[in-house]
Amino acid sequence: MPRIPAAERRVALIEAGLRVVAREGLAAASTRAIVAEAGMSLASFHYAFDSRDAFVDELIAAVVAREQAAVLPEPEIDGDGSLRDILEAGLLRYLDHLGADPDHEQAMLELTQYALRSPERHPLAVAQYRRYAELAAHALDTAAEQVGAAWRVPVGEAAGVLVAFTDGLTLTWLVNRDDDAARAVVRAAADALSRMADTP
Amino acid sequence: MPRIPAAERRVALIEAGLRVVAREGLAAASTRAIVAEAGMSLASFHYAFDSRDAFVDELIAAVVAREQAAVLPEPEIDGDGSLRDILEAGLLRYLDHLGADPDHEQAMLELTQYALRSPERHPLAVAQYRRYAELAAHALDTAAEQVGAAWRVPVGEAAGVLVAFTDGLTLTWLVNRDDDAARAVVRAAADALSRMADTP
DNA sequence: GTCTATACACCGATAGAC
DNA sequence: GTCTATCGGTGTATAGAC
Repeated sequence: MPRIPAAERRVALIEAGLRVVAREGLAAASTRAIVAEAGMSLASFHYAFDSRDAFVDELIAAVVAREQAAVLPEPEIDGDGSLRDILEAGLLRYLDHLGADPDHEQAMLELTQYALRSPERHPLAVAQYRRYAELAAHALDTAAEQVGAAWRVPVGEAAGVLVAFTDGLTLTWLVNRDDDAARAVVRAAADALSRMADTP
Repeated sequence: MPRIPAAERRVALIEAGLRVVAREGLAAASTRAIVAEAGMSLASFHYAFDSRDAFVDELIAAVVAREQAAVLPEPEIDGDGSLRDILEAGLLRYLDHLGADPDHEQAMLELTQYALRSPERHPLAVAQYRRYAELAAHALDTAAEQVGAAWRVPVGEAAGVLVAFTDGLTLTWLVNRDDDAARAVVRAAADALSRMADTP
């Protein structure tokens, strides 16, 4: 194998790790499975990372940092609806995203629950959800701005509600794979969220 | 050790297993950890169950079968509010339950995600959520009956929304342990659900 | 039926040659 | 820096004495 800078190996391993977790679950993401996915030797893993635990910590940090909003409104397309319609369209976009790559969202949930299991890793889950809330708040601000509405509560509170609704939507869909039921959740969520703002 | 009927050993192991999963997570629920919790020898485990996988399957089936609704309205107490208030009170009761025994709900989530990970176990997760939906439907029926309201959509659809909202509420609270944020989710959820019924 | 002892696979981690 | 080979530990599962 050629000589690769440690930093490059680290990102390659992180990406391989995320693929393994998404495809087979965190429990199956052994160091051996990860290096096989990355096409490296086992020793390379421990050259790049102190331990598997440290690796998983960095994996979580990495996916949180790169997380992008899948519920962002699309200003040009949704420009003429009510706030409720914009929110519903955004949530339906998230549902499309979920259906297109369910393993990814399932991996995110597993990483969250892994972090929840030990006090020293709990902050990783908190950071993950803070990131979600930031993305949600931005989406809600954009949506309100589009229709000239104003959030009656701090946008952070509405963002927390949106994150919770999105989680519930995700879990329910992952279990039942029922698009109609998911759309009912989307409608109810958009309804509740739109009532947290004053529309002109 | 005295001679104990196999059926009794099985339930003792299931209960010990649930305690271990709740306390330390499914990943830490090894056969050795479970028999230690149950005060049995390792061989007893494999006398009572074919394999650890089969054991976990039965564990899931057992917890699903015994699951009780923690969001049921309390007719005598909530008898005089609006539908929205009754639903909110029910969700707040669930929030109390979650705060009193967060490990249990976390264990339920872990078992769900474990089942989601393999096609042959996926039906266990579906059964778990069908049970949740049954309990939710019953709660919604009771709540509507209390105020003479009628669900505008099939109650099963509203129940699915309630289950999704409850999941989102659970995850968010487990991560942030923020009662105020959770109550905001509860209010929004109660609001959305109540609008799915016609009130006289 | 119940136990102790053990087989065997896989895990994380490291030593040491190159 | 990168590899192969290996260590020590733990996991599931079973053999065989009682």
